[in-house]
Amino acid sequence: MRFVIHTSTAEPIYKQIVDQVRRQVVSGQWGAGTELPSVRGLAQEHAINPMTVSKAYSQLEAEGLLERRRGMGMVIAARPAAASLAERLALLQPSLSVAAHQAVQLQVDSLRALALFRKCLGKVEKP
Amino acid sequence: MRFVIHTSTAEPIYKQIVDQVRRQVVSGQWGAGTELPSVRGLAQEHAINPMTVSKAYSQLEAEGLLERRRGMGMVIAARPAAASLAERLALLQPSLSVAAHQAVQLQVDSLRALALFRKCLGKVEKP
Amino acid sequence: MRFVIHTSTAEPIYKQIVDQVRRQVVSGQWGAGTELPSVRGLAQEHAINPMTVSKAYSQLEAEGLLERRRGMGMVIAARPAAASLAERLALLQPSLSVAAHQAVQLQVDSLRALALFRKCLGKVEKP
Amino acid sequence: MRFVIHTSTAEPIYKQIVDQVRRQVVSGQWGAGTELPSVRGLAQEHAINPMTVSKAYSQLEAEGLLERRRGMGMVIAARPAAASLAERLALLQPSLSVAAHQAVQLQVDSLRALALFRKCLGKVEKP
DNA sequence: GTGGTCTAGACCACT
DNA sequence: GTGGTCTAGACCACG
Repeated sequence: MRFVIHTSTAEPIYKQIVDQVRRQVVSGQWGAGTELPSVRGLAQEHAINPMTVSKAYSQLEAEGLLERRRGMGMVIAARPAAASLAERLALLQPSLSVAAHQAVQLQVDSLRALALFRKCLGKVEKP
Repeated sequence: MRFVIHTSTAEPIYKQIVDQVRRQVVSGQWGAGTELPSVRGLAQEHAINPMTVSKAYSQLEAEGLLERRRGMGMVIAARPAAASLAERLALLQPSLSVAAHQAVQLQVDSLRALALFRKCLGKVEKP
Repeated sequence: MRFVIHTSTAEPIYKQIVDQVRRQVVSGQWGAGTELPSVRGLAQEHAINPMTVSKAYSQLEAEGLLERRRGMGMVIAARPAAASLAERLALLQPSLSVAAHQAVQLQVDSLRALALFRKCLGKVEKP
Repeated sequence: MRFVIHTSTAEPIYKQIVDQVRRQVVSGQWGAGTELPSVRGLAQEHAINPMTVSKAYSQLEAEGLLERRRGMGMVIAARPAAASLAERLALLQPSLSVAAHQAVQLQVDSLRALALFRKCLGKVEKP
Protein backbone atom coordinates (compact mmCIF):
# COMPACT_ATOMS: atom_id res chain seq x y z
CA MET A 1 0.00 0.00 0.00
CA ARG A 2 3.01 2.23 -0.38
CA PHE A 3 3.71 4.72 -3.13
CA VAL A 4 7.08 6.06 -4.18
CA ILE A 5 6.85 9.51 -5.74
CA HIS A 6 9.75 11.29 -7.39
CA THR A 7 8.92 14.94 -7.86
CA SER A 8 12.19 15.75 -9.61
CA THR A 9 11.79 13.25 -12.44
CA ALA A 10 10.54 14.11 -15.93
CA GLU A 11 7.73 11.58 -15.55
CA PRO A 12 4.55 13.31 -14.41
CA ILE A 13 3.52 12.58 -10.85
CA TYR A 14 0.04 11.48 -11.81
CA LYS A 15 1.53 8.98 -14.22
CA GLN A 16 3.78 7.54 -11.55
CA ILE A 17 0.74 6.88 -9.43
CA VAL A 18 -1.23 5.39 -12.30
CA ASP A 19 1.57 3.03 -13.24
CA GLN A 20 2.21 1.91 -9.70
CA VAL A 21 -1.41 1.07 -9.09
CA ARG A 22 -1.57 -0.72 -12.41
CA ARG A 23 1.43 -2.86 -11.56
CA GLN A 24 0.16 -3.75 -8.14
CA VAL A 25 -3.10 -4.92 -9.66
CA VAL A 26 -1.60 -6.77 -12.61
CA SER A 27 0.79 -8.57 -10.31
CA GLY A 28 -2.09 -9.61 -8.10
CA GLN A 29 -0.75 -7.89 -5.01
CA TRP A 30 -3.85 -5.73 -4.79
CA GLY A 31 -6.94 -7.83 -5.29
CA ALA A 32 -10.49 -6.66 -6.01
CA GLY A 33 -11.86 -4.56 -3.19
CA THR A 34 -8.53 -3.32 -1.88
CA GLU A 35 -8.98 0.18 -0.56
CA LEU A 36 -6.70 2.92 -1.84
CA PRO A 37 -5.34 5.74 0.23
CA SER A 38 -7.61 8.77 0.16
CA VAL A 39 -6.88 11.56 -2.28
CA ARG A 40 -6.14 14.01 0.48
CA GLY A 41 -4.15 11.55 2.55
CA LEU A 42 -1.87 10.51 -0.29
CA ALA A 43 -1.43 14.13 -1.31
CA GLN A 44 -0.45 15.23 2.15
CA GLU A 45 1.87 12.27 2.70
CA HIS A 46 3.93 13.17 -0.36
CA ALA A 47 3.45 16.91 -0.23
CA ILE A 48 1.74 17.06 -3.60
CA ASN A 49 -1.53 18.59 -4.71
CA PRO A 50 -4.75 16.61 -4.14
CA MET A 51 -5.76 17.45 -7.71
CA THR A 52 -2.76 15.53 -8.96
CA VAL A 53 -3.75 12.43 -7.05
CA SER A 54 -7.35 12.87 -8.12
CA LYS A 55 -6.30 13.01 -11.73
CA ALA A 56 -4.48 9.70 -11.40
CA TYR A 57 -7.42 8.03 -9.67
CA SER A 58 -9.85 9.39 -12.27
CA GLN A 59 -7.80 7.95 -15.08
CA LEU A 60 -7.66 4.56 -13.39
CA GLU A 61 -11.40 4.71 -12.86
CA ALA A 62 -11.92 5.48 -16.56
CA GLU A 63 -9.87 2.40 -17.36
CA GLY A 64 -12.11 0.33 -15.14
CA LEU A 65 -9.29 -0.53 -12.76
CA LEU A 66 -10.74 1.42 -9.86
CA GLU A 67 -14.26 1.88 -8.61
CA ARG A 68 -15.60 4.86 -6.74
CA ARG A 69 -17.49 4.09 -3.57
CA ARG A 70 -19.47 7.24 -3.05
CA GLY A 71 -18.33 9.01 0.04
CA MET A 72 -16.12 6.06 0.93
CA GLY A 73 -13.06 6.36 -1.26
CA MET A 74 -11.77 4.26 -4.12
CA VAL A 75 -11.25 0.50 -4.25
CA ILE A 76 -9.70 -1.88 -6.76
CA ALA A 77 -12.50 -2.90 -9.11
CA ALA A 78 -13.71 -6.42 -9.73
CA ARG A 79 -11.76 -7.50 -12.80
CA PRO A 80 -12.18 -10.02 -15.57
CA ALA A 81 -9.45 -12.64 -15.86
CA ALA A 82 -5.98 -11.48 -16.84
CA ALA A 83 -5.36 -10.84 -20.52
CA SER A 84 -4.40 -13.85 -22.63
CA LEU A 85 -0.78 -14.50 -23.56
CA ALA A 86 -1.41 -13.41 -27.14
CA GLU A 87 -2.86 -10.12 -25.94
CA ARG A 88 0.05 -9.48 -23.65
CA LEU A 89 2.54 -10.25 -26.41
CA ALA A 90 0.70 -7.83 -28.66
CA LEU A 91 1.10 -5.17 -25.97
CA LEU A 92 4.79 -5.91 -25.72
CA GLN A 93 5.56 -5.94 -29.43
CA PRO A 94 5.72 -2.18 -30.12
CA SER A 95 8.58 -1.65 -27.69
CA LEU A 96 10.50 -4.56 -29.13
CA SER A 97 9.96 -3.35 -32.69
CA VAL A 98 11.42 0.01 -31.77
CA ALA A 99 14.40 -1.63 -30.11
CA ALA A 100 14.95 -3.91 -33.11
CA HIS A 101 14.90 -0.93 -35.41
CA GLN A 102 17.51 0.82 -33.29
CA ALA A 103 19.70 -2.28 -33.17
CA VAL A 104 19.79 -2.47 -36.95
CA GLN A 105 20.55 1.25 -37.27
CA LEU A 106 23.37 0.84 -34.75
CA GLN A 107 24.74 -2.12 -36.69
CA VAL A 108 24.39 -4.35 -33.67
CA ASP A 109 23.92 -7.90 -34.89
CA SER A 110 21.00 -10.03 -33.73
CA LEU A 111 23.03 -12.30 -31.49
CA ARG A 112 24.46 -9.44 -29.47
CA ALA A 113 21.14 -7.62 -29.35
CA LEU A 114 19.43 -10.73 -28.01
CA ALA A 115 22.18 -11.24 -25.44
CA LEU A 116 21.76 -7.67 -24.24
CA PHE A 117 18.00 -8.08 -24.00
CA ARG A 118 18.46 -11.27 -21.96
CA LYS A 119 20.71 -9.33 -19.62
CA CYS A 120 18.11 -6.57 -19.24
CA LEU A 121 15.43 -9.12 -18.46
CA GLY A 122 17.64 -10.65 -15.79
CA LYS A 123 18.22 -7.28 -14.20
CA VAL A 124 14.53 -6.43 -14.04
CA GLU A 125 13.52 -9.82 -12.67
CA LYS A 126 16.18 -9.91 -9.95
CA PRO A 127 17.42 -6.39 -9.37
CA MET B 1 19.13 7.55 -46.09
CA ARG B 2 15.62 6.87 -44.98
CA PHE B 3 13.80 8.18 -41.96
CA VAL B 4 10.92 6.56 -40.16
CA ILE B 5 8.67 9.10 -38.45
CA HIS B 6 5.82 8.16 -36.14
CA THR B 7 3.61 11.18 -35.59
CA SER B 8 1.27 9.40 -33.22
CA THR B 9 3.94 8.38 -30.72
CA ALA B 10 4.68 10.20 -27.50
CA GLU B 11 8.28 10.74 -28.60
CA PRO B 12 8.73 14.19 -30.16
CA ILE B 13 9.31 14.23 -33.88
CA TYR B 14 12.48 16.31 -33.68
CA LYS B 15 13.94 13.78 -31.27
CA GLN B 16 13.14 10.89 -33.58
CA ILE B 17 15.14 12.60 -36.32
CA VAL B 18 18.05 13.46 -34.06
CA ASP B 19 18.32 9.95 -32.71
CA GLN B 20 18.12 8.31 -36.11
CA VAL B 21 20.86 10.48 -37.56
CA ARG B 22 22.98 9.88 -34.49
CA ARG B 23 22.67 6.13 -34.81
CA GLN B 24 23.49 6.11 -38.51
CA VAL B 25 26.63 8.13 -37.84
CA VAL B 26 27.71 6.26 -34.74
CA SER B 27 27.36 2.94 -36.53
CA GLY B 28 29.49 4.23 -39.37
CA GLN B 29 26.77 3.79 -42.00
CA TRP B 30 26.84 7.50 -42.79
CA GLY B 31 30.43 8.61 -43.14
CA ALA B 32 31.81 12.15 -43.17
CA GLY B 33 30.43 14.18 -46.04
CA THR B 34 27.23 12.21 -46.48
CA GLU B 35 24.50 14.60 -47.61
CA LEU B 36 21.30 14.81 -45.64
CA PRO B 37 17.88 15.36 -47.15
CA SER B 38 16.90 19.02 -47.34
CA VAL B 39 14.76 20.46 -44.59
CA ARG B 40 11.89 21.13 -46.95
CA GLY B 41 12.19 17.78 -48.71
CA LEU B 42 12.17 15.76 -45.52
CA ALA B 43 9.33 17.83 -44.12
CA GLN B 44 7.20 17.38 -47.21
CA GLU B 45 7.95 13.67 -47.48
CA HIS B 46 6.63 13.01 -43.98
CA ALA B 47 4.02 15.76 -43.85
CA ILE B 48 5.62 17.44 -40.88
CA ASN B 49 6.54 21.02 -40.16
CA PRO B 50 9.82 22.24 -41.73
CA MET B 51 10.54 24.03 -38.47
CA THR B 52 10.63 20.63 -36.78
CA VAL B 53 13.22 19.26 -39.19
CA SER B 54 15.22 22.44 -38.90
CA LYS B 55 15.22 22.19 -35.13
CA ALA B 56 16.58 18.64 -35.31
CA TYR B 57 19.32 19.60 -37.77
CA SER B 58 20.28 22.61 -35.68
CA GLN B 59 20.66 20.48 -32.60
CA LEU B 60 22.85 18.01 -34.49
CA GLU B 61 24.89 20.90 -35.83
CA ALA B 62 25.37 22.25 -32.31
CA GLU B 63 26.68 18.84 -31.31
CA GLY B 64 29.16 18.98 -34.15
CA LEU B 65 27.66 15.97 -35.85
CA LEU B 66 26.47 17.93 -38.87
CA GLU B 67 28.00 20.77 -40.86
CA ARG B 68 26.12 23.39 -42.77
CA ARG B 69 27.38 23.83 -46.36
CA ARG B 70 26.02 27.13 -47.58
CA GLY B 71 23.52 26.61 -50.35
CA MET B 72 24.19 22.88 -50.38
CA GLY B 73 22.38 21.64 -47.35
CA MET B 74 23.77 19.73 -44.42
CA VAL B 75 26.38 17.00 -44.49
CA ILE B 76 27.79 14.65 -41.90
CA ALA B 77 30.76 16.37 -40.29
CA ALA B 78 34.26 15.01 -40.27
CA ARG B 79 34.36 12.63 -37.36
CA PRO B 80 36.62 10.19 -35.59
CA ALA B 81 36.04 6.53 -36.36
CA ALA B 82 32.69 4.94 -35.71
CA ALA B 83 31.84 4.19 -32.12
CA SER B 84 32.99 0.93 -30.61
CA LEU B 85 30.65 -1.98 -30.15
CA ALA B 86 30.45 -1.26 -26.44
CA GLU B 87 29.33 2.30 -27.11
CA ARG B 88 26.69 1.17 -29.54
CA LEU B 89 25.39 -1.41 -27.09
CA ALA B 90 25.18 1.32 -24.48
CA LEU B 91 23.02 3.36 -26.84
CA LEU B 92 20.77 0.38 -27.45
CA GLN B 93 20.34 -0.58 -23.83
CA PRO B 94 17.71 2.00 -22.74
CA SER B 95 15.14 0.75 -25.24
CA LEU B 96 15.74 -2.84 -24.21
CA SER B 97 15.49 -1.98 -20.54
CA VAL B 98 12.12 -0.38 -21.12
CA ALA B 99 10.92 -3.40 -23.08
CA ALA B 100 12.23 -5.77 -20.41
CA HIS B 101 10.42 -3.80 -17.76
CA GLN B 102 7.18 -4.00 -19.71
CA ALA B 103 7.61 -7.73 -20.30
CA VAL B 104 7.91 -8.39 -16.59
CA GLN B 105 4.92 -6.16 -15.83
CA LEU B 106 2.90 -8.03 -18.46
CA GLN B 107 3.92 -11.35 -16.96
CA VAL B 108 5.55 -12.45 -20.21
CA ASP B 109 8.36 -14.88 -19.38
CA SER B 110 11.89 -14.36 -20.70
CA LEU B 111 11.78 -17.15 -23.26
CA ARG B 112 8.71 -15.80 -24.98
CA ALA B 113 9.95 -12.23 -24.80
CA LEU B 114 13.24 -13.20 -26.40
CA ALA B 115 11.43 -15.15 -29.10
CA LEU B 116 9.29 -12.14 -29.88
CA PHE B 117 12.33 -9.89 -30.03
CA ARG B 118 14.07 -12.30 -32.42
CA LYS B 119 10.99 -12.14 -34.64
CA CYS B 120 11.05 -8.33 -34.60
CA LEU B 121 14.73 -8.29 -35.54
CA GLY B 122 14.01 -10.58 -38.47
CA LYS B 123 11.26 -8.31 -39.72
CA VAL B 124 13.44 -5.21 -39.62
CA GLU B 125 16.39 -6.86 -41.32
CA LYS B 126 14.39 -8.44 -44.14
CA PRO B 127 11.11 -6.59 -44.45
CA MET C 1 -18.74 23.53 -34.66
CA ARG C 2 -20.71 25.26 -31.97
CA PHE C 3 -20.91 24.40 -28.33
CA VAL C 4 -23.71 25.26 -25.96
CA ILE C 5 -22.51 25.56 -22.38
CA HIS C 6 -24.81 26.03 -19.42
CA THR C 7 -22.82 27.11 -16.41
CA SER C 8 -25.80 27.18 -14.11
CA THR C 9 -26.83 23.57 -14.65
CA ALA C 10 -25.97 20.72 -12.31
CA GLU C 11 -24.23 18.89 -15.14
CA PRO C 12 -20.48 19.57 -15.06
CA ILE C 13 -19.18 21.77 -17.82
CA TYR C 14 -16.53 19.30 -18.90
CA LYS C 15 -19.19 16.64 -19.27
CA GLN C 16 -21.34 18.89 -21.43
CA ILE C 17 -18.41 19.29 -23.78
CA VAL C 18 -17.61 15.59 -23.82
CA ASP C 19 -21.18 14.60 -24.58
CA GLN C 20 -21.64 17.16 -27.32
CA VAL C 21 -18.49 16.12 -29.12
CA ARG C 22 -19.43 12.48 -28.73
CA ARG C 23 -22.85 12.97 -30.27
CA GLN C 24 -21.56 15.07 -33.14
CA VAL C 25 -19.08 12.34 -34.00
CA VAL C 26 -21.43 9.43 -33.54
CA SER C 27 -24.04 11.08 -35.73
CA GLY C 28 -21.45 11.64 -38.44
CA GLN C 29 -21.73 15.42 -38.40
CA TRP C 30 -18.07 15.74 -37.47
CA GLY C 31 -15.99 13.42 -39.62
CA ALA C 32 -12.41 12.26 -39.08
CA GLY C 33 -9.97 15.13 -39.20
CA THR C 34 -12.41 17.81 -38.15
CA GLU C 35 -10.51 20.38 -36.13
CA LEU C 36 -11.79 21.29 -32.70
CA PRO C 37 -11.63 24.75 -31.22
CA SER C 38 -8.45 25.29 -29.23
CA VAL C 39 -8.53 24.81 -25.49
CA ARG C 40 -7.84 28.45 -24.85
CA GLY C 41 -10.21 29.66 -27.55
CA LEU C 42 -13.16 27.64 -26.36
CA ALA C 43 -12.45 28.61 -22.78
CA GLN C 44 -12.37 32.30 -23.59
CA GLU C 45 -15.46 32.14 -25.79
CA HIS C 46 -17.55 30.74 -22.96
CA ALA C 47 -15.74 32.43 -20.12
CA ILE C 48 -14.69 29.18 -18.51
CA ASN C 49 -11.34 27.90 -17.35
CA PRO C 50 -8.98 26.36 -19.94
CA MET C 51 -8.37 23.48 -17.54
CA THR C 52 -12.04 22.57 -17.77
CA VAL C 53 -11.89 22.37 -21.54
CA SER C 54 -8.61 20.49 -21.36
CA LYS C 55 -10.15 17.94 -19.04
CA ALA C 56 -12.94 17.28 -21.53
CA TYR C 57 -10.54 16.95 -24.46
CA SER C 58 -8.26 14.64 -22.48
CA GLN C 59 -11.13 12.35 -21.68
CA LEU C 60 -12.18 12.22 -25.32
CA GLU C 61 -8.61 11.49 -26.32
CA ALA C 62 -8.45 8.63 -23.81
CA GLU C 63 -11.58 7.22 -25.43
CA GLY C 64 -9.88 7.38 -28.82
CA LEU C 65 -12.41 9.84 -30.17
CA LEU C 66 -9.92 12.69 -30.48
CA GLU C 67 -6.32 12.79 -31.59
CA ARG C 68 -3.75 15.28 -30.50
CA ARG C 69 -1.87 16.96 -33.32
CA ARG C 70 1.20 18.20 -31.54
CA GLY C 71 1.30 21.94 -31.50
CA MET C 72 -1.70 22.04 -33.79
CA GLY C 73 -4.67 21.32 -31.61
CA MET C 74 -7.04 18.38 -31.48
CA VAL C 75 -8.89 16.74 -34.36
CA ILE C 76 -11.55 14.07 -34.59
CA ALA C 77 -9.72 10.75 -34.78
CA ALA C 78 -9.89 8.38 -37.71
CA ARG C 79 -12.98 6.37 -36.96
CA PRO C 80 -15.17 3.76 -38.51
CA ALA C 81 -18.19 5.13 -40.31
CA ALA C 82 -20.84 6.95 -38.34
CA ALA C 83 -22.89 4.76 -36.06
CA SER C 84 -25.89 3.05 -37.59
CA LEU C 85 -29.43 4.13 -36.83
CA ALA C 86 -29.79 1.18 -34.47
CA GLU C 87 -26.72 2.24 -32.52
CA ARG C 88 -27.93 5.81 -32.25
CA LEU C 89 -31.31 4.67 -31.06
CA ALA C 90 -29.55 2.52 -28.46
CA LEU C 91 -27.74 5.63 -27.23
CA LEU C 92 -31.01 7.52 -27.04
CA GLN C 93 -32.98 4.82 -25.26
CA PRO C 94 -31.70 5.31 -21.68
CA SER C 95 -32.99 8.87 -21.51
CA LEU C 96 -36.35 7.85 -22.87
CA SER C 97 -36.60 4.93 -20.46
CA VAL C 98 -36.03 7.27 -17.56
CA ALA C 99 -38.66 9.67 -18.86
CA ALA C 100 -41.13 6.82 -19.42
CA HIS C 101 -40.58 5.63 -15.88
CA GLN C 102 -41.29 9.09 -14.56
CA ALA C 103 -44.40 9.45 -16.70
CA VAL C 104 -45.87 6.27 -15.28
CA GLN C 105 -45.05 7.29 -11.72
CA LEU C 106 -46.67 10.67 -12.36
CA GLN C 107 -49.76 8.96 -13.77
CA VAL C 108 -49.36 10.79 -17.04
CA ASP C 109 -50.95 8.65 -19.74
CA SER C 110 -49.02 7.69 -22.85
CA LEU C 111 -50.92 9.97 -25.21
CA ARG C 112 -50.18 13.07 -23.20
CA ALA C 113 -46.56 12.03 -22.59
CA LEU C 114 -46.03 11.53 -26.30
CA ALA C 115 -47.63 14.87 -27.07
CA LEU C 116 -45.33 16.60 -24.60
CA PHE C 117 -42.32 14.87 -26.10
CA ARG C 118 -43.34 15.96 -29.58
CA LYS C 119 -43.57 19.51 -28.29
CA CYS C 120 -40.08 19.28 -26.81
CA LEU C 121 -38.69 17.95 -30.08
CA GLY C 122 -40.24 20.86 -31.93
CA LYS C 123 -38.68 23.34 -29.56
CA VAL C 124 -35.21 21.88 -29.94
CA GLU C 125 -35.40 21.65 -33.72
CA LYS C 126 -36.73 25.17 -34.25
CA PRO C 127 -35.97 27.18 -31.15
CA MET D 1 -44.45 0.46 -2.13
CA ARG D 2 -41.33 -0.57 -3.95
CA PHE D 3 -38.21 1.43 -4.63
CA VAL D 4 -35.78 0.97 -7.47
CA ILE D 5 -32.25 2.01 -6.50
CA HIS D 6 -29.35 2.19 -8.93
CA THR D 7 -26.10 2.50 -6.99
CA SER D 8 -23.93 2.73 -10.08
CA THR D 9 -25.73 5.69 -11.63
CA ALA D 10 -24.55 9.24 -11.44
CA GLU D 11 -27.78 10.25 -9.74
CA PRO D 12 -27.35 10.33 -5.96
CA ILE D 13 -29.15 7.63 -4.06
CA TYR D 14 -30.94 9.98 -1.73
CA LYS D 15 -32.31 11.86 -4.72
CA GLN D 16 -33.60 8.70 -6.32
CA ILE D 17 -35.58 8.01 -3.16
CA VAL D 18 -36.87 11.57 -2.83
CA ASP D 19 -38.01 11.73 -6.44
CA GLN D 20 -39.73 8.39 -6.35
CA VAL D 21 -41.70 9.24 -3.23
CA ARG D 22 -42.57 12.64 -4.64
CA ARG D 23 -43.96 11.20 -7.84
CA GLN D 24 -46.00 8.55 -6.07
CA VAL D 25 -47.56 11.21 -3.89
CA VAL D 26 -48.08 13.82 -6.57
CA SER D 27 -49.81 11.30 -8.77
CA GLY D 28 -52.10 10.30 -5.96
CA GLN D 29 -50.92 6.70 -5.84
CA TRP D 30 -49.80 7.10 -2.24
CA GLY D 31 -52.47 8.87 -0.28
CA ALA D 32 -52.24 10.58 3.11
CA GLY D 33 -51.34 8.16 5.87
CA THR D 34 -49.57 5.64 3.69
CA GLU D 35 -46.72 4.12 5.70
CA LEU D 36 -43.21 4.20 4.31
CA PRO D 37 -40.63 1.47 4.80
CA SER D 38 -38.43 2.02 7.83
CA VAL D 39 -35.06 3.67 7.36
CA ARG D 40 -33.23 0.54 8.47
CA GLY D 41 -35.42 -1.80 6.46
CA LEU D 42 -35.06 0.11 3.24
CA ALA D 43 -31.33 0.51 3.79
CA GLN D 44 -30.81 -3.16 4.41
CA GLU D 45 -33.00 -4.20 1.50
CA HIS D 46 -30.87 -2.24 -0.98
CA ALA D 47 -27.54 -2.51 0.82
CA ILE D 48 -27.17 1.21 1.20
CA ASN D 49 -26.30 3.42 4.14
CA PRO D 50 -29.19 4.10 6.58
CA MET D 51 -27.94 7.68 6.77
CA THR D 52 -28.71 8.02 3.07
CA VAL D 53 -32.30 6.88 3.51
CA SER D 54 -32.66 9.10 6.54
CA LYS D 55 -31.44 12.10 4.57
CA ALA D 56 -34.03 11.47 1.88
CA TYR D 57 -36.84 11.13 4.41
CA SER D 58 -35.70 14.23 6.26
CA GLN D 59 -35.78 16.27 3.08
CA LEU D 60 -39.28 15.03 2.29
CA GLU D 61 -40.33 15.85 5.83
CA ALA D 62 -38.93 19.36 5.48
CA GLU D 63 -41.04 19.77 2.35
CA GLY D 64 -44.11 18.71 4.32
CA LEU D 65 -44.63 15.66 2.17
CA LEU D 66 -43.90 13.22 4.98
CA GLU D 67 -44.77 13.24 8.66
CA ARG D 68 -42.79 11.60 11.41
CA ARG D 69 -44.96 9.46 13.72
CA ARG D 70 -42.90 8.86 16.82
CA GLY D 71 -41.97 5.24 17.16
CA MET D 72 -44.06 4.36 14.14
CA GLY D 73 -41.98 5.51 11.25
CA MET D 74 -42.89 7.95 8.52
CA VAL D 75 -46.20 8.31 6.75
CA ILE D 76 -47.40 10.39 3.84
CA ALA D 77 -48.63 13.68 5.24
CA ALA D 78 -52.13 14.98 4.89
CA ARG D 79 -52.12 16.80 1.59
CA PRO D 80 -54.37 18.71 -0.70
CA ALA D 81 -55.61 16.77 -3.67
CA ALA D 82 -53.16 15.26 -6.07
CA ALA D 83 -51.41 17.68 -8.37
CA SER D 84 -53.21 18.78 -11.47
CA LEU D 85 -52.34 17.34 -14.85
CA ALA D 86 -50.55 20.55 -15.77
CA GLU D 87 -48.35 20.32 -12.70
CA ARG D 88 -47.49 16.72 -13.40
CA LEU D 89 -46.65 17.52 -17.01
CA ALA D 90 -44.39 20.30 -15.79
CA LEU D 91 -42.55 17.77 -13.62
CA LEU D 92 -42.15 15.45 -16.57
CA GLN D 93 -40.96 18.04 -19.05
CA PRO D 94 -37.29 18.35 -18.00
CA SER D 95 -36.54 14.71 -18.75
CA LEU D 96 -38.23 14.93 -22.12
CA SER D 97 -36.37 18.10 -23.01
CA VAL D 98 -33.07 16.40 -22.32
CA ALA D 99 -34.07 13.41 -24.41
CA ALA D 100 -35.23 15.65 -27.25
CA HIS D 101 -31.92 17.47 -27.22
CA GLN D 102 -30.04 14.20 -27.42
CA ALA D 103 -32.24 12.93 -30.23
CA VAL D 104 -31.46 15.97 -32.36
CA GLN D 105 -27.75 15.74 -31.70
CA LEU D 106 -27.83 12.04 -32.58
CA GLN D 107 -29.64 12.88 -35.84
CA VAL D 108 -32.58 10.72 -34.87
CA ASP D 109 -35.66 12.17 -36.56
CA SER D 110 -38.81 12.98 -34.60
CA LEU D 111 -40.83 10.09 -35.92
CA ARG D 112 -38.32 7.50 -34.85
CA ALA D 113 -37.71 9.21 -31.52
CA LEU D 114 -41.42 9.23 -30.80
CA ALA D 115 -41.71 5.59 -31.81
CA LEU D 116 -38.90 4.67 -29.45
CA PHE D 117 -40.50 6.61 -26.63
CA ARG D 118 -43.81 4.84 -27.22
CA LYS D 119 -41.96 1.55 -26.97
CA CYS D 120 -40.35 2.58 -23.69
CA LEU D 121 -43.71 3.57 -22.28
CA GLY D 122 -45.12 0.21 -23.22
CA LYS D 123 -42.30 -1.61 -21.49
CA VAL D 124 -42.70 0.31 -18.26
CA GLU D 125 -46.48 -0.08 -18.16
CA LYS D 126 -46.47 -3.81 -18.87
CA PRO D 127 -43.04 -5.14 -18.08
C1' DG E 1 0.50 29.36 -31.51
C1' DT E 2 -0.75 24.53 -29.37
C1' DG E 3 -1.72 21.22 -25.20
C1' DG E 4 0.34 19.22 -20.59
C1' DT E 5 1.35 19.54 -15.86
C1' DC E 6 1.15 21.26 -11.37
C1' DT E 7 -0.16 24.33 -7.51
C1' DA E 8 -3.32 26.64 -4.20
C1' DG E 9 -7.61 27.28 -2.66
C1' DA E 10 -12.52 27.41 -2.98
C1' DC E 11 -17.20 25.25 -2.86
C1' DC E 12 -20.30 21.35 -3.49
C1' DA E 13 -22.37 16.63 -3.02
C1' DC E 14 -22.50 12.25 -0.94
C1' DT E 15 -22.13 8.81 3.01
C1' DG F 1 -14.90 11.81 6.50
C1' DT F 2 -14.92 10.92 1.11
C1' DG F 3 -14.25 12.51 -4.04
C1' DG F 4 -15.81 16.07 -7.79
C1' DT F 5 -15.62 20.40 -9.92
C1' DC F 6 -13.99 24.77 -11.02
C1' DT F 7 -10.97 28.88 -10.90
C1' DA F 8 -6.61 31.52 -11.50
C1' DG F 9 -2.13 31.50 -12.62
C1' DA F 10 2.33 29.50 -13.39
C1' DC F 11 5.91 26.97 -16.20
C1' DC F 12 7.20 23.58 -19.77
C1' DA F 13 7.50 21.07 -24.33
C1' DC F 14 6.33 21.03 -29.03
C1' DG F 15 5.66 22.94 -33.81
